[in-house]
Amino acid sequence: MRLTTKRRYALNAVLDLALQPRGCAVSLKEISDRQKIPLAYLEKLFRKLRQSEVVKSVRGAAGGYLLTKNASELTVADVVAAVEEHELDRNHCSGFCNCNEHMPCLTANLWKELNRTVYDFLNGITLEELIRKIRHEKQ
Amino acid sequence: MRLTTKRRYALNAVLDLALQPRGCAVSLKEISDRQKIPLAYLEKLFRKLRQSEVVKSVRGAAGGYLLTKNASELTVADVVAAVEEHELDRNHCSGFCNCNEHMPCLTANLWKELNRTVYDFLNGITLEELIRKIRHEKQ
DNA sequence: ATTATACCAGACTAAAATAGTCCGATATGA
DNA sequence: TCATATCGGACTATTTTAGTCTGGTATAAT
Ligand code: SF4
Ligand code: SF4
Repeated sequence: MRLTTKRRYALNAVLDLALQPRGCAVSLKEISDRQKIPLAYLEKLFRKLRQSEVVKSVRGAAGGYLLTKNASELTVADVVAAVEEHELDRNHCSGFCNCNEHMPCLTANLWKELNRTVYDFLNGITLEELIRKIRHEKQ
Repeated sequence: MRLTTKRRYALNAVLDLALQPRGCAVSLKEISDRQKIPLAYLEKLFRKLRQSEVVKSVRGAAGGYLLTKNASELTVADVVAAVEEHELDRNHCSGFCNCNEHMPCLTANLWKELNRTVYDFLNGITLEELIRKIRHEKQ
């Protein structure tokens, strides 16, 4: 799980959304401006975020996006997994890869554990916690 | 830090080397056969491993590679970092990237912490520990 | 109604990273 | 002197990432 701009964009954008007052939809144009993310790319990312039910949309003029759940019920892992093209753990041992003669390689368990470690980290942080930290830093 | 075949090859190869009886050099041909890794690619990887002083070489016929240190003094992070083209953490917040107006992005600290988590994991496991686990599994 | 705004969908392209190959050297034990 | 092995680097191919482009649809405001 390396930090790609896609993942950073996704989390920064959703966090920007979560930081706005609830109730009114936030347009991608706003987020694009504040977070310096190309609008067209943001649209592509939010399509996936909506499909994964991280956000919901309001169409038409004055439209935009809203979080589907409370910030305390969404984790970093939810957001990152949503924009993923394949599954988040597809690089990790699943019994295939270059396994010869159906035998796992020497380090199979290590990669499984690393995968679990990263997932636990990302899943252990809610958007609410991130917001709290960000607000705290600004003072 | 995603699991690439380069990293997996590197660790499997070094582990294969560490599993052989100490004292005599192990040729890449052997490792290539046992671990099903293309020989030419293995040569490229071991060049880096040598430069990083993870292994040392014996040239000529009956030559090969040896670990520079005891397996208890080498960690997974040492091996993975050795084959890296750039630094291991170059994807993580270093104050640049798409930082606008010299301000870190909203999630800078999160990525720093993730980076630290992964590094601690990789650095906390020695080759000796891996070998012990592998031997244990086989029974 | 018309228009401006914004979401929606997917095909397309460009750039970067990854995964290798190829060629020709050099060292050394048999 | 020959077979085996490390060395060095340039080269290519493939895959992934990072975006763009085009055209459509929904809806609030004028
Ligand atoms: S056993 Fe090794 S080679 Fe096979 S999927 Fe797991 S990590 Fe990859
Ligand atoms: S502050 Fe954000 S954008 Fe800048 S280097 Fe760190 S993670 Fe990347």
